Amino acid sequence: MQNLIENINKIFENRTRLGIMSILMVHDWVDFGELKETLNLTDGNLASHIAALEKEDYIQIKKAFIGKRPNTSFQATKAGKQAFKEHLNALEALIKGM
Amino acid sequence: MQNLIENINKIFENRTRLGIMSILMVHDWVDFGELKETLNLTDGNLASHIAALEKEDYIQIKKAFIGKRPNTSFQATKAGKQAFKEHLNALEALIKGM
DNA sequence: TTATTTACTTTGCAAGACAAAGTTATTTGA
DNA sequence: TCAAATAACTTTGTCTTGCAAAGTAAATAA
Repeated sequence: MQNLIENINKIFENRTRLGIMSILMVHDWVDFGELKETLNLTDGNLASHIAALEKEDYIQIKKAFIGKRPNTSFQATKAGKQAFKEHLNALEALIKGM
Repeated sequence: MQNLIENINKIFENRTRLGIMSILMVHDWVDFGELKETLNLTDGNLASHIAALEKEDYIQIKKAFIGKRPNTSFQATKAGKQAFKEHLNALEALIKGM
């Protein structure tokens, strides 16, 4: 193996994205409003982090209506869960292994 | 308690600083060259991360000579170790608690 | 019909990350 | 003795991030 810090996934360095993924690891189809509240983010900020995670295919997006109101919700993809687990392993290896 | 992601220490979000601190948690007086090699960093990059950690009083710096060559080495301060532990706790709480 | 809600997008800026090159002060080697 | 190397930076420049605030759109509720 090479350098331990290089195993850390750059996209998960950011604490907001870390928070989003932590939630999506254990809950499916969490919606925009809930993430926003839980993580205490502005709309724009959340939207941009969501876009970054989707670009990597780490999350998938479902748009629907609840009653008559639009509702956007998110789920981690298989690849996202995998990448996140690997990130956590990399973190652990870094912390314990030096 | 408030928002779980706000307990994450911004200074430790960066993987290089995370790497530096991980090393300094378990080894005292690691020198510039060794950190640079281990983490595979350029001089300037390492210097700037070191400066950021020192500014927070998370590490302290010792300048000496080994033989006739100058040698700069680093140690985590008590405050640095404390802050790092709290960061790890915050990470754990985030990952397990959502 | 005006206000509200949801979920964005756009704008603009400040901060961060990093490589590469330059600097200083020694020191070792030819 | 003079050129090259070493250690540890600092400076410069650029590209990327992060984020708030404001603007937008489409629908509904008052």
